[in-house]
Amino acid sequence: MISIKDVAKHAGVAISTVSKVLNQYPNVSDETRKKVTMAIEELGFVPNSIASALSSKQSGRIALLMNLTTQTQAIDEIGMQYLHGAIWQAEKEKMDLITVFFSMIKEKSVLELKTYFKAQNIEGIIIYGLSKDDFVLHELILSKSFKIVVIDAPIVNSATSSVWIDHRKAQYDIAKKTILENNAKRVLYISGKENGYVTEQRIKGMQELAEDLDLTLLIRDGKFNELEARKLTFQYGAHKDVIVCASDLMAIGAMNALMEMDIFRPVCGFDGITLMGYVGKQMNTVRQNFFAVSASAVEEMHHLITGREGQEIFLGYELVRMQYLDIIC
Amino acid sequence: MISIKDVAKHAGVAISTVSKVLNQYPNVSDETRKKVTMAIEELGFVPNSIASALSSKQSGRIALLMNLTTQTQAIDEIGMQYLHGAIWQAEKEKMDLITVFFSMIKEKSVLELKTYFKAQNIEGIIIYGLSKDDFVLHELILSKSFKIVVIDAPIVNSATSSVWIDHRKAQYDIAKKTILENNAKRVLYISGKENGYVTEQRIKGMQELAEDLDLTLLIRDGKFNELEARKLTFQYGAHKDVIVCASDLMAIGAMNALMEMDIFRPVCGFDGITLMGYVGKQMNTVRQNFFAVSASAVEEMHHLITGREGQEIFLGYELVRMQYLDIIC
DNA sequence: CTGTTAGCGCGTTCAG
DNA sequence: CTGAACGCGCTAACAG
Repeated sequence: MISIKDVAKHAGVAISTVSKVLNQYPNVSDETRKKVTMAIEELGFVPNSIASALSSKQSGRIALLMNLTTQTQAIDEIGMQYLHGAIWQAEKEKMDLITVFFSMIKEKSVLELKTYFKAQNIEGIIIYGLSKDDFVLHELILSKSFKIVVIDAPIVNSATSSVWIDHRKAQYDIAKKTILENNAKRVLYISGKENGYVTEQRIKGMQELAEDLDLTLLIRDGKFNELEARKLTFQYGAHKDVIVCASDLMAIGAMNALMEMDIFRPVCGFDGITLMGYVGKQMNTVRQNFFAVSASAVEEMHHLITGREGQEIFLGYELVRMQYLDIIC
Repeated sequence: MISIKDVAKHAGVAISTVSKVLNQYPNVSDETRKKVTMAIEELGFVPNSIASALSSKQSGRIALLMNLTTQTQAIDEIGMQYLHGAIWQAEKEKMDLITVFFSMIKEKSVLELKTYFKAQNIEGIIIYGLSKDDFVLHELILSKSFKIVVIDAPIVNSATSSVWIDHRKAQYDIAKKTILENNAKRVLYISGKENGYVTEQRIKGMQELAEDLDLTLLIRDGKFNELEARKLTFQYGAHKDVIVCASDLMAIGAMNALMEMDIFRPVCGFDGITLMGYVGKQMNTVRQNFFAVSASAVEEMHHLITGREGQEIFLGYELVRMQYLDIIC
């Protein structure tokens, strides 16, 4: 292996000088800089990130902590989108990203968790899929032992930022669109899990809308579960004009129930997963840009690590209508 | 930060002794081992993996290189399954796993690739989704600069292992099952991309079957593309008794085409993705255990790194019939 | 069985 | 602007 020492020798300068051009220090003459750059080229030198990390005490390593057990888990593209966006941005920021699943840390105490991350020299953690009853994680966040960016949860402190879309408004918008298109009055809202942060925001959006449009609103907990939504639809669907669901997967469950009941009711979802296009003839939904969300999270993490205070960040979304042929073509 | 030195002092032994108990060396007395363990507990010492890596020259870092642009890409759970299995096994083997997408290295030359991985102290690479025309990657494999495990491609050398299921036999089995169930004779086989390693294996399986059962076999390249399969079905479907597809997604494309043509033909797929259950009433397919495949790949990587020669590993599969309610319940 | 010592490759003072 | 020297936390011979 060829090291910084070899480069120094080859260029006829000191080791520290090479280190300086490597780390873009200002006080190096153009001439020496050029010499060093040449030597690096010629020798095909690649800086050893491990040595660098040890010496500088900065690993540049962050973890993407994903909860895929709840919600739609593995049958949609959401997780991959998050992952892709995070990796992409991490490479841009020259950070190292490792992926961790909730299932791997489920049984751990706060102390064990800290040890787990410390042992891996993790500086920051991005959390996706946090729910209110993940007590250990909440403790971890409050301890400020790591820089943390939470996706879809409103937690902010000096070491913690939050990244999400405005779920209240998004739910309001997509429901309003669907309701107005169908001239509906009696609404069944199948909500997400009650311990989820997004759930309460979305419910607020629905309540606001009900007031604004003078609707009859029935709210039932679908637990982000397709089967549950199916059952609720069998139970209440016939006496409602429209069914608004807090996730695409629940919308699919509702729609299949309606088909089996052989009645038509407009349904709308939330997320914009591809699966939606396969089962519905047409369905309104909110398309979130998951890639962009996690990319923003990584970017924010970078700021956190380099000293900025935590903050809340809102991103945009789109209202779309999904259908089969649009997807595969 | 508390280091090995502090532990040594606290336990009243030398630094190297601590290192020895940390790394499970045999020649340490039970008594000193106990003392050291106690000190570690009391101080809450966590070994610094970076320093360890620097000193031992073993990073224990491997990369999972995923190609999701071809095939079903982001709309199924395959990628997540692979990832999950790999992470799970990597943790077990105490290795560090980072995820890399093809899109991030697409434009790179072999030299740049080596630099890219070297700079990250990667010791081994697991490649998923390799096709025959990824020349740069093939060169990388042949160079033996890294330990490599290839999933679904038959490449083996002293630094390279291969992990896959027997695609020839699997294709044979699932097609045979479907054909016998429906008493079919004229078969349309919609194959995968011609430059894919699995494609030729599966085609072999079909040809063998055609001979064994005395079938009329028409093979057309569906490129693992849903739309393409749809087109081919419109073109040939009416004059065939059964349509065998090299992927679930193509099977879905075929099935939707049949529905639009308003004719019925049995269709079978390959992969066992959940989506399959949403669109078909019932469909035969081969369910691979992607989690197990990538876990095996990581395990094999561990062997490779610790000195074993490359080898070929075959895993099992299942023939299943998928349908909607089975999935959501 | 235990302790001493010399690096691993790099970042960072601090003289010059 | 440059270079010598020290240290990051740990591993691995080598003595004792």
